[in-house]
Amino acid sequence: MARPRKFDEERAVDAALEAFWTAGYEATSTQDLCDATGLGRSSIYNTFRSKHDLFRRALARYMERKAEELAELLEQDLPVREKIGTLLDRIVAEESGAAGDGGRGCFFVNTAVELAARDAEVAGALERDHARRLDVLTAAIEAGQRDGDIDRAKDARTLAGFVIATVGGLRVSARAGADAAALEGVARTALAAL
Amino acid sequence: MARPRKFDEERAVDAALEAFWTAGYEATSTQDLCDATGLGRSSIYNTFRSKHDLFRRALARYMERKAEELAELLEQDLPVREKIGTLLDRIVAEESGAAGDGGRGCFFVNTAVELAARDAEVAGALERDHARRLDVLTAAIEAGQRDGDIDRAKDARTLAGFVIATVGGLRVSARAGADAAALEGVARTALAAL
DNA sequence: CGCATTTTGAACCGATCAATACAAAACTCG
DNA sequence: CGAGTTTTGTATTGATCGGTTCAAAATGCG
Repeated sequence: MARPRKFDEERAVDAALEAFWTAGYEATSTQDLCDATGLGRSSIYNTFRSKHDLFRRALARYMERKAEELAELLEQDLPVREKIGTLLDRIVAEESGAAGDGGRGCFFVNTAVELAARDAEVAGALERDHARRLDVLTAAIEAGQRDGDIDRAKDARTLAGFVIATVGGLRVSARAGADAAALEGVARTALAAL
Repeated sequence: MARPRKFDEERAVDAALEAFWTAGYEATSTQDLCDATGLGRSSIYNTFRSKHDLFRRALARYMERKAEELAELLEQDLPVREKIGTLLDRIVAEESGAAGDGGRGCFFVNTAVELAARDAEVAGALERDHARRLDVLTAAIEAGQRDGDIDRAKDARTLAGFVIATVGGLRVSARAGADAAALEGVARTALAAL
């Protein structure tokens, strides 16, 4: 029929995600995307209609990845309190060390701050993902309440929202210059509040 | 001697702050700055050396303003717990209503996320301001401990860091799509943790 | 092989970016 | 009033922005 494509679309999205994650949406030029993906301009615009569409694909991919991570963590057979503890600890480690994703922060948070106010579509995607995470965490906390692991008098959904906010707070504090010890203190205090 | 300046430098900085706050650093063009301040290009570049320098001035002004606000709140003769409660409530109101600064979020958070990773100077300024806020809040919490308003077994500095992180968490959650009730729940949960 | 179809690379589009050049305008002081 | 100094408006700089055009290259199918 025709000439076959020489690259893997998923790999290209991953590479674009890296670029957007590192520099943000505005600061990532189409040339940067070419460099990051190793593709030519034509290939990118032929496959993904625009920079904006490619960004949405990258965001969706990140959400998918993170949702999987969270589900994996929560389905372990441990007290909920411990699961949430490791969730927070991971973020502290991620955010305080220069290793790994260090310095780039969280792609959700970055996107929410940069784009949510002026891009309704992105805002919608973030909102849906936020709602989903809230649901998953609420269910986990309710299970913990049935096990007597968490105070039944407290509203599970409220606590779930608190956990999510704490995650965001950790990430912002890290960017604002809080050191590892301070972040750990935040995580411990939040955990005690459950 | 010479032709006098026709505009107020401080007013120009304020106007620039509004522009940067609304759209972010990258997305604010020099033309936007001209429109916002009502000044010509020459005046801007003559007074402030560059877009970047003007941004630093605007950031400094915002910090000054916010520090004043916090100091005013904390010097009231109230239980510390209440002071922090109104601090959090203000943010919930600010962030959930479309009124006032609604939609723009917090200029600190926006700047930290957009620029801290690639602008060492801005990162330094944010870090210094963060440290100052931490000091002020720590002092207030220590006073609350002396008054028996807050558990003396807890470390004041850790709690102060927790409060700051909660503020950041509220702002990020609001951007991610949390409604007013959810934000209020976060504030109440955090307050209970003190 | 050769036709149909798709991908690919490179040149190119107008628009806009931050920043500058320069001369006319405006003011103070003698 | 006029010399000296600064501000201001306008035009313009080269670079880069996101996106398009188009022909050459590359494949599958007959």
